[in-house]
Amino acid sequence: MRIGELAERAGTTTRTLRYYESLGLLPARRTGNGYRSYDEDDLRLLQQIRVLQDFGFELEETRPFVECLRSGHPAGDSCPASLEVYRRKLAELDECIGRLSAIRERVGTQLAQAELARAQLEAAATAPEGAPEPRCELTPPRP
Amino acid sequence: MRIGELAERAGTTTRTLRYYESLGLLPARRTGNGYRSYDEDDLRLLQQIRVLQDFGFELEETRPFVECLRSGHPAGDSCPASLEVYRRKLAELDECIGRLSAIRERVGTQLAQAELARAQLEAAATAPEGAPEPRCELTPPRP
DNA sequence: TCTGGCCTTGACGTCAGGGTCAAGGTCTAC
DNA sequence: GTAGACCTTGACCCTGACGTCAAGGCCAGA
Repeated sequence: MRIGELAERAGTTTRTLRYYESLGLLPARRTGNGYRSYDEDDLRLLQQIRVLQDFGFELEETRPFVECLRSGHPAGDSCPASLEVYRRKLAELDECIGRLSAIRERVGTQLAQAELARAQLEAAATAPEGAPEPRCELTPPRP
Repeated sequence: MRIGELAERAGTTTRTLRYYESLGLLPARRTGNGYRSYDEDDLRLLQQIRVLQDFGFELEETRPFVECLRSGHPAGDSCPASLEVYRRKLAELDECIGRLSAIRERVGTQLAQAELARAQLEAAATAPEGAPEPRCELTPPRP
C-alpha cells in the first residue's frame, strides 16, 4: 500500500508519515518508481504509535514499543524497555497531576478571595448613595 | 530604574523584559539616551505576570491582570475580566486533570497487564529446561 | 493526448518563551 | 582617556509535531 492509503487507514496524514520516516521511526520500503510502500505490519506499528501519542507520549518514547513490535513480539509492550517507559510515564503523570491539582487549589482560592473583595467593594459602593459601579478601566480594543 | 536592575529584582532577564515590551505587555518609558526606564509600579506589574506564569497562565492570559493593575486597581484580580480568566483557567485545569487521570488509569492498566504477560512468559520459558530467557531484540544503539 | 490525482523532495512557517550573538552607543571610575 | 559595565536594536536559534507551499515525476482513465 502507498502512503496515502496508509495515512487514511490510520487516520493521519502523509506529512506525518514522512515525518516519522525522517525520524527513523517508521521507515518505508520503496517501489521501483520511488514511491513508499507499506504493509499491514506497518499499519500495526503506526497504530501503536498513535495510541501512545493519545496517551501523551512523545514520539521518542514510542520508539521502544515500535522496536519491540518490529522485533517480532506480539505486543509493543512485551519488552522491558517498553515497561520502563510505562513506569516513567506513570511517574510523570502522577507528578503532573499533583502539580496541576496544587495550582488548581491556589487559583480557586485566589478566585474566591477576589470575588469576595469585589462583592464587598460593590456593597460599599452601592450602599452610600447608589454611586456608579466601580468600573475596571480597561483600555478599549484598538481597531 | 533601568532594565538590568528591574530584571534582577524580579528574578528574570533583560531579554524577557524586552520580549514583554514587544508584546505590549510591559511598555517602558525611555530616558534621554534611549534607555528603558521603570519604576516600582512596573515591578509590581512584572511580579503579577510572573505569579500567573507560575500558575501556568499564558502571557496573553495575564494581560487582563496587568491592565487591571495599570488602571489603578489595588490588585490585578480586582477586575471582572481577571475573574473571568480565573474561572476559565479553573475549568481548563479541571479538564486537564481529568484527562490526565483517565490516561493514568489506562497506562496503569496497560502496565499491569504487560507485566503479567511477561511474568507468564518467563515462567513458561524457565520451566521446561532452563531455556535462555526470551530476549527483546532491540537494535543496538548506533555509534 | 490531456486531465486529475497521487507521489516525490525540500524548504519554510507555526506556537511560546525566551537564549545567544553581533555591532555599536553610553556612562562611570580610575 | 580608557577600561569595563551597562544599554540599544536586530537577527538568528531552540523545542515538537507537524502544516503548507513549490516544483516536478508517475500513472490511470477518457
